[in-house]
Amino acid sequence: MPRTPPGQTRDRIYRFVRDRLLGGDAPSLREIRDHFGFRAVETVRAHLAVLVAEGRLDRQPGKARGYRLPAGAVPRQGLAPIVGTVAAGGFEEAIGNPEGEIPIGIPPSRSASDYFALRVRGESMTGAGIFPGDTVVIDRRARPRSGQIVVALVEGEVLETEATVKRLVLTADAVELHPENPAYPVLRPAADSCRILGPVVELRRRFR
Amino acid sequence: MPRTPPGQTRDRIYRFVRDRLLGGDAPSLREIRDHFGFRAVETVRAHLAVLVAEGRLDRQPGKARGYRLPAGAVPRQGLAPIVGTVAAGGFEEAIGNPEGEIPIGIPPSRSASDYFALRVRGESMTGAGIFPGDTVVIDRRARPRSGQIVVALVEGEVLETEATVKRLVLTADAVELHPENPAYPVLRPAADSCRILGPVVELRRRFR
DNA sequence: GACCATACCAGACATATGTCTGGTAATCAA
DNA sequence: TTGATTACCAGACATATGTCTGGTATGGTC
Repeated sequence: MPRTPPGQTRDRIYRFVRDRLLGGDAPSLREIRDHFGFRAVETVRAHLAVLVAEGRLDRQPGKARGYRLPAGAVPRQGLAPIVGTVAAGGFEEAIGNPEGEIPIGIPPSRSASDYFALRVRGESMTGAGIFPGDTVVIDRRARPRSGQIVVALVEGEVLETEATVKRLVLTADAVELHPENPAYPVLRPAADSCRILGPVVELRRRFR
Repeated sequence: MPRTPPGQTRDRIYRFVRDRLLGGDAPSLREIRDHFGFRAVETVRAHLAVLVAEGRLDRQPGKARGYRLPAGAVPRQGLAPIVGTVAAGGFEEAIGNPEGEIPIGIPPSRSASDYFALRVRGESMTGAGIFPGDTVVIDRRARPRSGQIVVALVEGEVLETEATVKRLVLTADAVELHPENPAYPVLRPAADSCRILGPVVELRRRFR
């Protein structure tokens, strides 16, 4: 390879690597070498080392195909399972047999499996702008706090335990689930008949 | 590892691999083995071989970290630009200088560039459950129809042309933009001072 | 029981891939 | 000129990683 002006080849290498990574296919050093017609792997490695030093790439030393785009360079995406009806006790099974999946953005340090989605039934939260047919995204790992809108499993008279969306209110000695619609009652479930699945972090509504 | 029912472990492996691939980080066989507590790499390889045979994964033989999601196996994802304030006539510039990006699902035969997102200002659509701070996703290529919620650019008294969300009503000889809040007036813009950017296809609301 | 399929294990092996050491040549500044 | 910096080369080396051969155990079917 003839010598090129400083930085020029490196920019081309960066774009090549970035495009491969965006396509979900990390290149090896030798693949990059071949693409640019270099004869030495070390040439590539030197360029990549500069890109890492500049903060344009991240590297996982020793790992095969270990170069990555730095966190924050591009929003991370993932798929969250859409849970349908939740039968008694079968929340984990419901997660395992999703009705579908919706794409979500994933914060750094979190994983796609931290989240699931639920289709809203009933009109108990219309006051908060949450309508039947909407989809809510729940963070399973976040601790639900008083005042937040949460998804909870409450044992009712029926055997079916249905997941519901309500506003959580924690008092000194009890858990309350407040609807946002005067036509619905506040739920005050016993501690052992109620399980908070997590706070709602996002609402989605599709228009046809 | 104790023996598990047929297919169950394999499904878990599939989801693990898929989530890693969606995160742009292909796992090695040994990473999968360690994650599930297996003691033999071959256990993983056998499961992956079945997944490939079922068409749930693709494989590039011999390549390190060579397992991939088959094209079309997963809903296509993309990033839509979030448009901030739209100054007069500057819609295309606003698209070019987005405030951020949000992940969206892309139907087959469509492209990510067909969509953009807009942050909602004002309370004119609270009756439809659309509040200030919400984000709406707009399909630029779809023809807006009467009755749909759309985003429109309307020239007002101010020089700033602001994009607004309204319900579109097409009468025999005029365009009307209806708010969904009695406190706001119906807009009847002249044809040349109004531009419909497209119908709202999705609503997003984030909870902190 | 004989047979088959499935889940899992053990360890050797080959190769894909990152790492390192040392070298040549061009360019630029002091 | 000298020295520093940069682009690139050559090849050995270590390790990360896929591949293979063979084995154990469980559950089902004929």
